[in-house]
Amino acid sequence: MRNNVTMRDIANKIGVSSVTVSKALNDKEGVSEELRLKIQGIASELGYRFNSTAKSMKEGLAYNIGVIIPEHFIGETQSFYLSFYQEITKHLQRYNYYGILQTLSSHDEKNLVLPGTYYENKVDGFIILGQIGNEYLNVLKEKEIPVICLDFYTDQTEVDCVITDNFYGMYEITNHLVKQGHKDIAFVGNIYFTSSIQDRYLGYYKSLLEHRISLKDQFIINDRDDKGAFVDIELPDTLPTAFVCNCDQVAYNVITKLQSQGHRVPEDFSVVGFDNDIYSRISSPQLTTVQVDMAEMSKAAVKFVVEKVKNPLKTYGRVLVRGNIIHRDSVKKNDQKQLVSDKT
Amino acid sequence: MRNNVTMRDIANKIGVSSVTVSKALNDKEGVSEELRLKIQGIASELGYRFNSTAKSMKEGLAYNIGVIIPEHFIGETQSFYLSFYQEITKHLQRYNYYGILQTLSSHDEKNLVLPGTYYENKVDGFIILGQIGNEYLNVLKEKEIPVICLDFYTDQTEVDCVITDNFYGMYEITNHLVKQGHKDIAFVGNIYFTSSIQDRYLGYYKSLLEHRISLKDQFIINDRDDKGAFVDIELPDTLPTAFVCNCDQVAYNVITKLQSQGHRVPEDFSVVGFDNDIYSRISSPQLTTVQVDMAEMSKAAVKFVVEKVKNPLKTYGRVLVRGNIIHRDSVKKNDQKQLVSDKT
DNA sequence: CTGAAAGCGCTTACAG
DNA sequence: CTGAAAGCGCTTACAG
Repeated sequence: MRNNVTMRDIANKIGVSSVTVSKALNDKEGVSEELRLKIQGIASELGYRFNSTAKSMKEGLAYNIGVIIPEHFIGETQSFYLSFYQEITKHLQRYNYYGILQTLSSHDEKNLVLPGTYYENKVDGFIILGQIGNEYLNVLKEKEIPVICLDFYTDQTEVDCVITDNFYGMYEITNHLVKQGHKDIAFVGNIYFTSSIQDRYLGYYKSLLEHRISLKDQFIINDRDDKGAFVDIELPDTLPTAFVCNCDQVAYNVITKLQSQGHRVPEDFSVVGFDNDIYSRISSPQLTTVQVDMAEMSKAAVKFVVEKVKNPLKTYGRVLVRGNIIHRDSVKKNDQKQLVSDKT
Repeated sequence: MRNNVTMRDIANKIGVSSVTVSKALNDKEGVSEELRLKIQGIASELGYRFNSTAKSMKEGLAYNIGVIIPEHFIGETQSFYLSFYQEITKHLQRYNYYGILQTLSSHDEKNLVLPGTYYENKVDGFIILGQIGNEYLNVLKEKEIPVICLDFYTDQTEVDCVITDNFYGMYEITNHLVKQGHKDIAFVGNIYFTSSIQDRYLGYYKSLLEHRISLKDQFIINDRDDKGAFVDIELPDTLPTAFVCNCDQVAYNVITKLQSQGHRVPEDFSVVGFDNDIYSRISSPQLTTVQVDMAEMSKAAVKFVVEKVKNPLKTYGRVLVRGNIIHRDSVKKNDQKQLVSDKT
């Protein structure tokens, strides 16, 4: 990085001051058009590269945002979060920012060890991808560094977050199932594990309520222990006709389980997921699911952190972004008759 | 970031110079032990955070490494590269470096547009994850910024790279198949697509040669077109008894294909993969495959870039890291007799 | 339109 | 052991 061409070099070469070069190169006013062009010409001729560190130094801004993924989310849904990170980077660039991805180890999370980037002033703010403990969040909040939670929220602390509309998405896809004539619909997921799963569950429940279908205990099927490790799915004695799964991977597992017992999907059972991740595509049949709108969510999260860097007092609260249902092959198409009877 | 506690603040508070504070906080000599402790005490009391930007400015080093993933590798093997990135970050930290992940769009790759981090001096070097065009590599080389290629190499330009020992890994796993009594062994992969695939193919071939098994044209089965898009796998008229696939995803596809035709794996056919990625686990049966040693590879790549930052003249050439065979359920265990006859 | 001065927060090299 | 001076490469605010 050293022994590079600097603004001063350009200035010396044509006998102007570095202030003028700075103005010319940053397209600021205060330089004649002629001189600006000349300076820009010399710059590219000399292979000048801007020193963002100097700018950072002057402005007291790192122009980096830390993107933090808690370790325990990594195994599960890697590709999901990498896609998110990519979208984030894309939007960050529009603000002349870069992303520094860090995984937060369970150890550091538990011991409330903040990311190194914080202690070194390497970043101006954080986007946190995947639920972390409230205590950790609170420590971060005390530091008064801008933080946006992406894809999760928590009620126990006041943070700005951008989340997918889990409730509404699950409500809609459950409605879809009802429209196809299903009345015995199970929910698969540990409804205590994350607030996302909980909200999805509630969306499912709302759909049942609206259609006067009673909620049955045995139709709430657990998928993982309290640490998030998947457990073998225990199907109830009397089977439902449809499974609403809290995520695609679980839907995939459910389908595998059903098929291993000789059942067919979607002929015998309809199964839907959530996330539209790789499991929705490797599943056979491919899953009808809810697609999280990563692009929109990332765009919002980036906008919010960057705004908060400029104005730390700004708050956004809980921002919901709607997903879309992706129709594939894991739901049996109903016949006309059922549709009609359902509509009455 | 501004209105932070600085070294000068600490210095003023106890009436010493900021030089002394700098020495104390960096554990450099030239401060009495007593004063050092006092300074460190005040620092933590005041919540001092080091300003890495100032250090960067002074030293002319960004303390960031750009990690570049070409866009066209993203879809295929996201999680594979995210895991790599994580390992890289881990090792980077030991050198007090951070990683800035960037995906290189096909457009930018084609038009030889270097990453923004380069033009802004945001990084001291690059690790490139996944094969990119030689032309692009050459442009980067001209800039004399340290570059390490990870997980791929090219013969057409002189670059330092850390790659898995594709040749040896495939050689070993093919040997394993031969030991299980297989003689008709097919290779599945486009042997012109990447040098990795080519090397894996050659390892397979070497094993055949060593065992005096002749290479048959119809046993080299294509899996993707020249742009990398998977094509439907055409099984040969006379089937082999084992398939050596260039990667797990393709092995997964091969198994699916065989099963759809009523064949059983491993009873009727043995199938092996390479990479030990998610496909090796979602496959049923799970795959016997070669595990890339990401940790070792990342460690080496990081060490090399950082060394090159210090000494740009250093070169490493092509560094091979050996993988390990992971034994799972996609290969039929041979009976004792075959083993014995094979050993003679 | 152009530029001299000051400063961002640290570190290095040197003097005491 | 301690510190004054200079400088990293820019930008801002101000003077001309």
